[in-house]
Amino acid sequence: MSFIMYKAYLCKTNATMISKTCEYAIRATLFIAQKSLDDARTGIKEIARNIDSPEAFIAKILQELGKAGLVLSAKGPNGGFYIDDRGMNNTLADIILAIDGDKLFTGCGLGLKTCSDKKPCPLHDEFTAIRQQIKNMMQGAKIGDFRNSLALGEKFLRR
Amino acid sequence: MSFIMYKAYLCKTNATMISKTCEYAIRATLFIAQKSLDDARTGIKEIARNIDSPEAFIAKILQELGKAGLVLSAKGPNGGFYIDDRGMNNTLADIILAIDGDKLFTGCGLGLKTCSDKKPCPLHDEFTAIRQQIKNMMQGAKIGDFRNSLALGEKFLRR
DNA sequence: ATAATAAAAGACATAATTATCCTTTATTAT
DNA sequence: ATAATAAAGGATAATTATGTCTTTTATTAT
Ligand code: SF4
Ligand code: SF4
Repeated sequence: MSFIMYKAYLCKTNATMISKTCEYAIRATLFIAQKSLDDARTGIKEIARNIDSPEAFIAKILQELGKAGLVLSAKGPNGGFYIDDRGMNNTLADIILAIDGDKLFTGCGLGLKTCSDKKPCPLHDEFTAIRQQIKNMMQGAKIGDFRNSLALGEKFLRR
Repeated sequence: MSFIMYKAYLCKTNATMISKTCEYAIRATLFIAQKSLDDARTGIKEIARNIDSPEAFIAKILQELGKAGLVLSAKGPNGGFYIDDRGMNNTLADIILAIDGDKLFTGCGLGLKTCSDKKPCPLHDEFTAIRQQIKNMMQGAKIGDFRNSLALGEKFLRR
């Protein structure tokens, strides 16, 4: 027997690769990028509405993305968030690093001892390869690459 | 610029693929498997000591693993946890499913809309492939496969 | 039968993540 | 200059995950 569908008892968590905060960050960044196509700025209210996130929470996250230089912002009337050409070259890896840190790229998924070439577990090589793939994928995914795809589908960024 | 090492502001979490609870579950299961080689049973104290986990917490987790049928247990003197031949064929995927549910295998890592063949994001195919690899890896990793490797390295299961 | 052992069970406590609110600062238009 | 706008910042609240404690139940040895 293998892979039978047990009920998940203890942990009701997301347990996915990135935190919820980081998911919001990615969705928000992609939305801002989309809006920035024609130099338009977008505000917290509009962002929150379009990516299905709590308004105050995404505001907080955007502060951090701003500090990390991943989004630009302007205060006052006609202000809002935007991304310039330089920012379009940032990648999903940059966002993930800024919000979640580097655990996804460097940590051991099983939580055993730190990766060791001397005493690897049976999964070590496979795991290392997968981590590298994830890293490559995220590093290769530029914000700008998403603009066109996103423009196609309405509400794409909503849950 | 890409993949510069920003400070992680918001999220200090593990942000790895599986929850800490699930990590403990895996480590405990592998330890029990190791001990079960010669029909020996092992108790909560011994397990906790060897996998570097809180005693009461791993006790709780082992209850769940027991309910899921992934470990066997016996009360009273000479009691403890053990895994029989049938259990040795269980996989890491089984443990992950029992503790974390199926999010790792089925959920979208980016938290955008549910995977759709009509409106996929630029990462969709790559992501799908990686998820499948992770699933295959975990489904292929039988508990029994770890026994020998573990027997080699002392304290392998400790952090 | 009784005492000792060890897991099962359930209630409880702490820490981390996620989410909200309110005040301040900067910018723009009038 | 003033009012309006919108992000920045800081404090706080709610929720979830992680961790602890105490009692109960089952088993074994005496
Ligand atoms: S040897 Fe296995 S468990 Fe240890 S760090 Fe590498 S992949 Fe993780
Ligand atoms: S299309 Fe992209 S974002 Fe949407 S579910 Fe698939 S991988 Fe995730």
